[in-house]
Amino acid sequence: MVNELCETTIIDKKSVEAIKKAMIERGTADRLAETFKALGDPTRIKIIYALSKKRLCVCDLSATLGMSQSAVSHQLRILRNLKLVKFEKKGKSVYYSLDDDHILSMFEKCVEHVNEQKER
Amino acid sequence: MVNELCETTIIDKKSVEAIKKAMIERGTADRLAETFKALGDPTRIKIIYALSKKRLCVCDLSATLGMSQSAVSHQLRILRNLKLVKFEKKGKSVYYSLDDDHILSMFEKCVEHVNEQKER
DNA sequence: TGAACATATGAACAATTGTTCATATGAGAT
DNA sequence: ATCTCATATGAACAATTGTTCATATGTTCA
Repeated sequence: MVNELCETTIIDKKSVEAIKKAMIERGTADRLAETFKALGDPTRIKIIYALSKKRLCVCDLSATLGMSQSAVSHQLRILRNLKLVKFEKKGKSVYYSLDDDHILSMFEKCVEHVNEQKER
Repeated sequence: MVNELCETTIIDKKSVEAIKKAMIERGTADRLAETFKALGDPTRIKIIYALSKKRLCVCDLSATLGMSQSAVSHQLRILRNLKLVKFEKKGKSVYYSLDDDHILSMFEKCVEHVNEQKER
């Protein structure tokens, strides 16, 4: 075994073993982390918010956020790669929208959490 | 006005203006992003997952994840700062648990999203 | 009081990130 | 074809990140 750490004491060995056994796999953890990370930037949060209101092309999204087309396009790629947004080509334009309902749910849960923190 | 970008064409001016007006504030976007970012790391994902199973002290969490106490403690601070986890001192130990139900909801929605992507 | 233990934290480092600038691609219009 | 427009992408850079190592804090027990 490689992962044996002798460093720390274990207080509740039973629980540790049980949770260790049930632990999510490396790949799953990575994928979840990547997905959250993709939402972990103010620019991309604004993009998600804007797209939750309406399907938008890149140039209108740039105008909405007051950011360069390049910056927005780079960020869209990240969201695209993690399937957080989907897109449709229409002539010269490319229209983006949220990929599925989970995205908006996560967004809303996060808003609730943040608002609840404020109230305390 | 400072934020005038002349660079891009606007296709749907009405929508752009409407969404611009309804856009979330800078502070809110930052806070949301920070919260998502805090979840955007495999180590912290595993911590959240472990704590969703059971309240755990730092040393048991270290053992569960097979990581150093220091590394876990640093990550816990990030989760603590964003109120994603709460803690309780008990003798020499400090027990951590998820702060509220939104955290687990977000986690679960993300799992659903990731699983749905796999199926496609 | 002092020793042992659980946790937190500061400094340091490589690795990753978000933006800008310049340029490429690819579609529609002339 | 050529020109223009909408979008994508590569390179470069400062800024931020996660871990390790060393050390500090604070609690319990003798």
